[in-house]
Amino acid sequence: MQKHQYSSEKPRQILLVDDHRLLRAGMRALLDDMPGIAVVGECGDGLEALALVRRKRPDVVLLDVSLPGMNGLEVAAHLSQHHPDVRILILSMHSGPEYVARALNAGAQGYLLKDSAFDELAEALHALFAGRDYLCAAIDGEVVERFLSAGTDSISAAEVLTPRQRQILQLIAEGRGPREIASGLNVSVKTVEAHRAQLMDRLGIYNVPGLVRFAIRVGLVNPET
Amino acid sequence: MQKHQYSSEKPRQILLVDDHRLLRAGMRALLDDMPGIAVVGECGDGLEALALVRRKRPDVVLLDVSLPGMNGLEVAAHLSQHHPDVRILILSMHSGPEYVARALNAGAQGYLLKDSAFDELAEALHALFAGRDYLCAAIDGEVVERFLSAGTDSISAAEVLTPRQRQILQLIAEGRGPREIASGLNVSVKTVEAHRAQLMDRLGIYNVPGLVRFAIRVGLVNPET
DNA sequence: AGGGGTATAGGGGTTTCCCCGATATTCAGT
DNA sequence: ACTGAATATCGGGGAAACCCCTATACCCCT
Repeated sequence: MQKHQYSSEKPRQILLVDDHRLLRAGMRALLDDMPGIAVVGECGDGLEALALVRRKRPDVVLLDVSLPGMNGLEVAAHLSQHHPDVRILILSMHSGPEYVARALNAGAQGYLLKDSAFDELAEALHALFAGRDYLCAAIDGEVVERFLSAGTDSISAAEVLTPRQRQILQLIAEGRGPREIASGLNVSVKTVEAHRAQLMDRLGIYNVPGLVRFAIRVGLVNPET
Repeated sequence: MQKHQYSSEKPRQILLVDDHRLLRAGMRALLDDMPGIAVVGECGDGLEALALVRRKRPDVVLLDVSLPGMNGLEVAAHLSQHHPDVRILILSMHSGPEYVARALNAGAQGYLLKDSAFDELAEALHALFAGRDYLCAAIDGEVVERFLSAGTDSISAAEVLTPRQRQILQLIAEGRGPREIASGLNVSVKTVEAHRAQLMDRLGIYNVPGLVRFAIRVGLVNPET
């Protein structure tokens, strides 16, 4: 079944992170057909992604941007800080330079559009394996450079919140209850409540529906889900 | 390479429509591994999809909702009018009943979430081949029914709710607590809670943040307030 | 060394959530 | 006119969430 003609090197390990199972299945099918590559895990949310990276130590994480719980950019930031050896290939629908700049700023080494051709996926992966960076061909690197040098990473209005607070806010707005959030983050319910209270103070919003509306305004969550 | 053990019947023809090349490539890889199925074409926009249907006469069109130019629902409506023999399987990220109802109303025979398991894809396709309809398991058919039987073509759904329920929903989404709502309407807190529970059943949404997101989707409240 | 910001957590009282059942009204169908 | 479904109104009760307080540990910064 497997081609794998020149099997001397051990396969590169890939972790697949995307919140759509069917898309993961599709990507997995594609990657399984590429020699020298092994998908060592997959998951659909950011927290699990971090746990899987710790366990599996993949060479490359193929990371979607929009994820429940903890978005892809936050995952990237965390990984690039705590697992600098793991290389990150962002998979996104957005070609806007501000998105790309934010991803690179968060520590990604590659940026690929979901509308990319299949060959670009292979190209991107091999670039990352070889230690090079990769930008999707459809993206203008110079424009991105300007965004990066302009220190434009602060696009979101939710910058007033700490990463933890933003994460809690996102989970609340997604409809997760304190119990679920606490167990997902391995902290006590009380801690979750404390974070909620603190971010409420930050925002001056003192009810849950208001938090949800705010999260939608700043793009932390998407009402269409 | 191909399995295709019992090759008596000619393979079912599938047309793939999605605006993301990589996703198409992935789906193609998945479908190519299923016996008795042949992908006879793919494209990334609605107009080309119509042209391809005319040329290839597929059995089933696997149709993403968000497409450039002409969205998936418009494509579905056109196909079901001009090519009623071609069956339509919608592939969507949205699980909200109002989305499902709109898709079915546009003439789709199947509705699948991008977060569905791989097995559901096979199940859905075979259902359509056999002339049956298919709804993703994660979707509550009864709730969708209510949306369908209500004046469905009116985009601003929420018509499924009684005026009272709509009023309560709006107040909740504005951040008013049950007590405030009750006193404002001169009813007991228990009544307000009952209304909330009833409208939750209607919508198939069982948490407050989800209600808020729904209210925003249908324009009942405005996130910018 | 101290101070501010952050993340963690418990105590305890209030409120909401969400299950159960109950009653009255209205409106449609036979 | 009667039946039945849908709607609107309430209550009990327990689990959960909310929201006030305090408290620790850590890190960064001056």
